[in-house]
Amino acid sequence: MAIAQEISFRLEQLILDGGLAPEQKMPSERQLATRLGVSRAVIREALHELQGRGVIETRHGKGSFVSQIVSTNEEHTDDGPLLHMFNGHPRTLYDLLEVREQLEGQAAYLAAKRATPQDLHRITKAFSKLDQTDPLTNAKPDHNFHQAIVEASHNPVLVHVLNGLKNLMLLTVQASVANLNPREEMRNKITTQHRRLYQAIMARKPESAKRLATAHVRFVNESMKEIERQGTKIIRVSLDRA
Amino acid sequence: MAIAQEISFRLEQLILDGGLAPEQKMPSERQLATRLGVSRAVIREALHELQGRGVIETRHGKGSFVSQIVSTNEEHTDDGPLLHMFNGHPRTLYDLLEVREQLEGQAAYLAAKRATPQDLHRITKAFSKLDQTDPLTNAKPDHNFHQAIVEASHNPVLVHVLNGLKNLMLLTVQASVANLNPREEMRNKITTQHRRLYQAIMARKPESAKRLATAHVRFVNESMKEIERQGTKIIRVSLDRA
DNA sequence: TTGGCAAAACTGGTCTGACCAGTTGGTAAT
DNA sequence: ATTACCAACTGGTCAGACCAGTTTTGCCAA
Repeated sequence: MAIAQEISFRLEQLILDGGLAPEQKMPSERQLATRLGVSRAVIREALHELQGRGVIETRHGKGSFVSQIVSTNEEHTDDGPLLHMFNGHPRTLYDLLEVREQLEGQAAYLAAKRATPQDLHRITKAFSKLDQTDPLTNAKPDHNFHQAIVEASHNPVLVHVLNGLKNLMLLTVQASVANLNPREEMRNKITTQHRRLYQAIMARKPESAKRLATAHVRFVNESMKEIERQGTKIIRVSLDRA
Repeated sequence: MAIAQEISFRLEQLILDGGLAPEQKMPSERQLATRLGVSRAVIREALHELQGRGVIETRHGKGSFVSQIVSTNEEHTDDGPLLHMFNGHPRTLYDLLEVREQLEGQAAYLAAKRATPQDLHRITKAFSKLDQTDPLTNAKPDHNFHQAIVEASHNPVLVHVLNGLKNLMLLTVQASVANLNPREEMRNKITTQHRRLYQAIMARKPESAKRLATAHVRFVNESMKEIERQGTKIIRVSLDRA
């Protein structure tokens, strides 16, 4: 294959895998040419391909920048109608948990298979912070742990989908943490599930990871239902994000 | 604006306006450079942009050719980042199929469990139209069938997620139809899979439906990979929504 | 010391002309 | 007629120069 094309793919992969964040400046053409050991012309051709694909934007005198649109961009705070549904429609919570069961299983599977050392490090970091915070008010660590796994799946579609559900996810995670964590036996089970999932991914056991992740979400799902059946009112969490 | 970009747009416009037909050979780089009064380097950069957009393909020693399937582009019903990624990045197709495997399995499971008589009627209608059209050019019936099942799941989150991926889905369905349908044995297998899935849902067998739907998507996935491995070029589909 | 301005040192954009590497077709030798 | 080869296409890569915006640097003046 032509060098320019190879380079364009390598660079795009880098960007998609998070090596380069959106709006971040790319190395200059001359630097890339030197580092990759090719002429500047080839670099320019590769960059034009990326430009054609909408991956980067180039500005005269300034440099090339990763397009805002591409990849795991933050500000997609648009879950649209779904956020509304959640309030007053507890079933949405179970609907989401059903979907999460599938997606997180797949994410864990792929993460165990494809995670880079950096990914594993991020996951470890997120895992270590799981129990160091007041569980009642803060669902972020929990969510971060799951998010780290998703990103390690290296499946942009999966990342995109779950990112689109981010706010809704935060709510359900918050809901589950708020309802489940105060019950010691529940909390212990969940901690164990997290640990096992973590170990499975570190040990690179895709099937185990998938099974554990799926089981974990299902456990949360059924626990919530169980609590609700017992008449205990589900603690409602609403959108108060900072 | 940079000359290379201008030229790339002018050439694309030419192609879209019918000035150059698909599979037609474009003038050589040196000719273009002379005629347009610019250096060959600029022409090459412009051509690489078109390559990035999937408008042309370039073959060493032969020339550049207008891609088989070029869009008489309508508007961009933009799904944001992902659509862009697809062009020129076959991996996205497999990424999406991985996700679909999970989601459609779940959708089928829930559909078999929860579908109302009206749902079943809609599914039946969509199913009956599966083979009544030219499969090479129209992927809509296929997509409609899957969509009907998803809607019958009565899980708003699931519907929402898959709806967000609608355009991207259409592309992959189109890609799979275009690549797999011409092969008779493939077409038969897929028809059989569709029929069994349909029957499982009608018979209200959730587990079977899930298994069949998952297997179906996985089959498509692996078939595409197999075709690609054999060196047959995957037919690239770009956005040509009616 | 501080402001402001100009030059230097970046960035990408274009040009030139050379040479390498596949492809094709015609021609000369068999 | 067939085969082998070579010349003339095609795109792919390279080197170095210069132009055109942008940012940094640093000096000089207030």
